[in-house]
Amino acid sequence: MPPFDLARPGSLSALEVHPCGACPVRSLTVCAALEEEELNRLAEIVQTQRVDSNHTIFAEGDTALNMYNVTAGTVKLYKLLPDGRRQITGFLFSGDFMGLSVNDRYAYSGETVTATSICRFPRRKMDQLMDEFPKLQRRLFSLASNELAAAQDQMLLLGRKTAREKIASFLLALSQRAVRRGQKDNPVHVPMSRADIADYLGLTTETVSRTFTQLKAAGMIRLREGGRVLIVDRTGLFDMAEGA
Amino acid sequence: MPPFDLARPGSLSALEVHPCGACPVRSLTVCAALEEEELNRLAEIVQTQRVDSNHTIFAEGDTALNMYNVTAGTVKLYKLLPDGRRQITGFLFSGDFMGLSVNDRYAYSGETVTATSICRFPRRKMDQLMDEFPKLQRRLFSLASNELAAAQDQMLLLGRKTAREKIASFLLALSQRAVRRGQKDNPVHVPMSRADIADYLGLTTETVSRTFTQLKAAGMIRLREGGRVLIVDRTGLFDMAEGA
DNA sequence: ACGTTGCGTTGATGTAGATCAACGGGGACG
DNA sequence: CGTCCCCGTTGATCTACATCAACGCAACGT
Repeated sequence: MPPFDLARPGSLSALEVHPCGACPVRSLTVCAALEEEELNRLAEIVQTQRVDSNHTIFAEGDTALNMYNVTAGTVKLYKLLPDGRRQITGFLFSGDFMGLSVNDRYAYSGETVTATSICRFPRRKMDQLMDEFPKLQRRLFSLASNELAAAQDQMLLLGRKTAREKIASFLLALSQRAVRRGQKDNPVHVPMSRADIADYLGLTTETVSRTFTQLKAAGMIRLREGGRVLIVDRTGLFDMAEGA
Repeated sequence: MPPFDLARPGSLSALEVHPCGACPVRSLTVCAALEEEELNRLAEIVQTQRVDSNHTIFAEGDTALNMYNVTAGTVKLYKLLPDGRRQITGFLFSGDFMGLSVNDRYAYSGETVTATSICRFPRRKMDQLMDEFPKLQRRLFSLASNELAAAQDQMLLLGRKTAREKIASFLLALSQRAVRRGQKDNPVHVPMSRADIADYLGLTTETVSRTFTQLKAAGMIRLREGGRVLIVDRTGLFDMAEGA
């Protein structure tokens, strides 16, 4: 996982002036529901970048200089223990926002899973804009509230669900998020590795693999090419996710 | 756990007009850093209540009519699975805020652990005040960001830490939060039951009990009367919490 | 004073998922 | 075109923690 480096040719395209008005994921993200003027001001401070897969965008403990918006691709956020144990706290897809911070430090690392496009907003300027445009601040507050709710769901999953319930919940959550992004929800696109799934669900790669095999054998899912999972029995999967 | 009921005599004192200016926990909470005028407007919409221990304040799925501020006592927030498995997502102490919601529903239940004093803010009026006073909204945003960071720490704990690491982390976190509230951090006040601790850490009561016994035997802590835990070897406990 | 109840602790046993190990296939690269 | 390496899968075994069970004690009501 080579570090993200602005100067590194090949890992990034040249910085571009981005036409936010034409942004295909605008309605999903922080830029939604902003007025003309606000959007223009945002566009002034944003820089868009392409990042190759498996590159670190920022690291836990770094000074939080930027906020980011994913416009294409998949990103993972994670925390590490000193001995290397890893907890992935979230996956981000196009439209998702990251980079909220406490006392100016990132609380987690961010790394690309696939090749990714991101919008980068300098934090200082975002803070200014938030003061100027309460609507923007409100939007960020709303996003943070949603993330908080998702985090609580994930705590329930990590603390109290079995491996099968975790995998079922995971697949359904991916599917539902695809819907919100206007993508097809079945088969589900699962771009991350078994190891990433394991570190997200508090399992090992072996258990993730075995559990997929079990669900397949039970006729609830089918594994397809290119990291796609066909959900055959959505109701059954849902009941399993809830432990019913 | 009898339901919280406004009409129920004995569980609540009469509603009072609260002098927010004299509030001892103001600096800790949402009311911090508000100007005279803002504080007065907040005081107009707030109602303070006392609630006995083990009473439900609001339930997961309820229409989120209020936001709350704990001014004394301890509250737990939790989510349930259909079969009764429970995950406590947080404990709240004096100064802590709760009641953020997504699409007007509480994402978790709130229940008192001890006798508690709370300030209740009608959500509709809070929304108005947030529009009127960006500083208030900023404060709530900041609180939500902090909660989010705490939630991510808790995910790491639930997904990747051992029972001993969980208990050690828990005790240290309680201790640090006591400091922030200006209370003594040693011995730590642990007002919640073994069952609550278990449901917070993703363990069982038996494992919590055994782990306390182990830490005691290792000379790292001592168990005192009245739910107090003396931290003998803070450094050792810290190393244990991080898995080092 | 005496049962009852709830909580914490401790012991014996069970098991879900971790760990250790091996293997097969696909993609990258010389 | 072979070699390497990474990833996913499957099998065998281990273990941390859950489960089942018993008991002591303090608080409470009668």
